[in-house]
Amino acid sequence: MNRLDKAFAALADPTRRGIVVHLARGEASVSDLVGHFSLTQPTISSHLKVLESAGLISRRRVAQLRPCKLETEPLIAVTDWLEKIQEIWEGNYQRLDALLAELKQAQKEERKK
Amino acid sequence: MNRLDKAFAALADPTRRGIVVHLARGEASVSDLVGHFSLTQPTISSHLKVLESAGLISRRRVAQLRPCKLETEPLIAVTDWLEKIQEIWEGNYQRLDALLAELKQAQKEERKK
DNA sequence: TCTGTATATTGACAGTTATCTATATAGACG
DNA sequence: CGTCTATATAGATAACTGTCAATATACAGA
Repeated sequence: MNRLDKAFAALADPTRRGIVVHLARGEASVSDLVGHFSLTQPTISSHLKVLESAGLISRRRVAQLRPCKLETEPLIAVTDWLEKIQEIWEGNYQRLDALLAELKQAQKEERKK
Repeated sequence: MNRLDKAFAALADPTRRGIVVHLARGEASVSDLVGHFSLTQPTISSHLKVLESAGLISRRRVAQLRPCKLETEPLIAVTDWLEKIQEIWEGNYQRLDALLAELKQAQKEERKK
């Protein structure tokens, strides 16, 4: 699995997107997060593992706490990919527009005869 | 699976992202696509099914051909979600900036004494 | 050192996924 | 009608996923 694969896959789960939303507001410990999703602690821990392996979060260690922090780099990579698609798509439209302009011109020429 | 789940999951596979890139340039038939990925036709068809069920493509019927067309609505939904995260994240920084400004101010006051 | 709290790991289970081969369907054309 | 081409469907298999209960680890504080 490459970087984009992992990022998209990590974001495909609603619980994990919820965690991301949460962490966008600032660091949170595992038990903070457990409190927000009616899932068990091991389940949340496993989601965090997925997010971490996708580079979407990092973890510090503070006593027994493991504060999780959002890392934006993979989010930027995903955004960039989406932008690329949009650019290709729009380039495509531009070509279509050019084609339509040509057709209109051709019609004008036709009418002159 | 809700809309975002499906969109992210559909984009988590490199072959499917490849198909999306391809279709961003314009419609293509199933066999066109098969030619570009060293996978069998049934495999490509199954990826197309996933993309279609995520709303990322639509299909017409032209004789035996089934031209596939990119639909941008789910891509926009994904982009919007990412923007939302970025906004929350930036709001967070703004709060942090405000906090730092407060601290600096407090230090100044301290020095005056 | 014992106890409590925070988190990770393990093992199980049911469901999903990506892929293939083989086969079916649907339309075009002679 | 028979044949070719394009696509879909079915069935198999191996790998992966989300979830849980049970247990282990790691640290803090008395």
